[in-house]
Amino acid sequence: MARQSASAVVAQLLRERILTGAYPDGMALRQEALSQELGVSRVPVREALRELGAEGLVANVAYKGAVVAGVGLGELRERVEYRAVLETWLLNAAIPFLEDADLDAAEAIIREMESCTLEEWSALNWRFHAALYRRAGKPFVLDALRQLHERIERYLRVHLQITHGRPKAHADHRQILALCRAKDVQRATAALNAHILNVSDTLVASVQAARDHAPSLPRRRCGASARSGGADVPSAVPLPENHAEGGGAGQDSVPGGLDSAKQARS
Amino acid sequence: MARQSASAVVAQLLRERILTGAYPDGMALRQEALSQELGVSRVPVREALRELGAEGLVANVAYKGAVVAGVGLGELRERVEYRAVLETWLLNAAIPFLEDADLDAAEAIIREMESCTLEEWSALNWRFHAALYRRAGKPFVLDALRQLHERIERYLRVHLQITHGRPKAHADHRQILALCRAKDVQRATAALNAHILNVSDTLVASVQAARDHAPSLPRRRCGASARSGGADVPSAVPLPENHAEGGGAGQDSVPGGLDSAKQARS
DNA sequence: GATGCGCGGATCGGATCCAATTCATGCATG
DNA sequence: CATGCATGAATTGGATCCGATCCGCGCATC
Repeated sequence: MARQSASAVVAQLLRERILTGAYPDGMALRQEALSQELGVSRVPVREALRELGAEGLVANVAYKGAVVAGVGLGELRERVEYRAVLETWLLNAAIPFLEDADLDAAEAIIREMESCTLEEWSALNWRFHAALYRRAGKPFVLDALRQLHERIERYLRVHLQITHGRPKAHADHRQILALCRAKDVQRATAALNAHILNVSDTLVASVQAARDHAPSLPRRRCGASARSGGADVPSAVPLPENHAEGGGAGQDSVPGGLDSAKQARS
Repeated sequence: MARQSASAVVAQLLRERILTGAYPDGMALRQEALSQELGVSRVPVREALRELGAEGLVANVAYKGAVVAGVGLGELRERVEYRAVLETWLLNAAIPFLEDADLDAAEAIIREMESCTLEEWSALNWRFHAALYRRAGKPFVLDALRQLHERIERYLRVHLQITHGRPKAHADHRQILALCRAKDVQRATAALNAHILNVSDTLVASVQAARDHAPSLPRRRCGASARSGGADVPSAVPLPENHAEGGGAGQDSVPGGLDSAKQARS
């Protein structure tokens, strides 16, 4: 191993930090600080930031820097609906091919989820869902779905923490699994759809509440200078302001969405 | 303007060249040649390649370089089905909100498509479809769909050229538009679904035929060696082969799919 | 006292230079 | 004659240096 380039390592590290929420929305990612922390030059850091920019995880602005791209409320809702559409489709396609082994594996995952940390829960949640869809034979779509899951995950985490929604989710999972065992495509997809959309409503509500409670993002000032104590999550500097709250419906957290993908077609 | 970095310019240029098919699947993108041709150093080229790698357009391999990522037959089929699912969903959501102005605009686009080049046709085709979905109020999904369109486009182009499928497509479009005018959600989505999947079958078949006809990919490499005359699409030279044809069903053109997005989760 | 301007630190983007890796060719050897 | 290994060119990846841009601060001016 260790065959991969430094850019890839940096990109993976930053990706994890963003997806786990260690780097909150809107946080500025300074090249210098990161390169210093990770012991590499700024070049691989820059490449990593560009990569993450293409993935939509950060917003790059020329000569200003990169900030962790947040997801607006409307977009969050949209993503959850998107998730519901994809998952019901995949489940519908997969059920006929589901074998006992697959279902048993899924059940094992459910049992694991009974007692685990919140971080583990997220990963297991994805594994459970993916286990049900793998037989659909659509790896490309499955990968797109995985990415979608990842992007929603961090918001879902805070939501679960607040609402203690895990028991409900577990019950849903068991029900869905049972309907899959019964090969009841109609009811299974309906239950799945309800499961996802149900989360959606409460999720959007709790995220909204959280943002209302602290409308001014707690941008932290950097200070990579402070060397006291072991800095676990080091380089992170708040960034120059930017509350260009584009009025209108739904409040977006960060201006940048996916910018690099935006191109004008003649 | 001109406020964007050189990396962004290079990325956009390469993107267009790949999506239009100027750079065929499997072509090696050499940093040195590109930087020389575009008059920049290798650094912004590298960043652009990494960006495109994150988008899945090229496959980056450490210390080996980047090649234009092809789409395997199975994956192509999958993408078209994916497209059908997204488009029917969006149309379904949009129809209630479609106003006469939207429908008239769509009809104008159809008329434009009657007589235009193949390049223009692709762009107009997207604009027509997008016009029908915009009212769904799902910009994020619409953007994802646009990307999906772009990736299929180049294969569709050759397909249309071979099969002369444009008249059929036009008829489909007119029918779909009429059903939208009638607010007949059921029939409209059904017609749309058939329209897309119908293309799918013949598309996959023709791509397969094309690949069977020339199984050994004419790998070319980019580069601007020939200085005579205005070289619009830089010269092309063969490249190290690599036909690690993983047996199994469906032949993949290029090993790399979207690699940078692949990460092992503990 | 408010406003416009210029300067300087901080940060980013790009170019050049150097190290690391891969592949191919050719030679030695069994 | 086939096979394994060394050596070299070609190419990529990373580090350092330099110019460009942005932002905040202070000062002059009205």
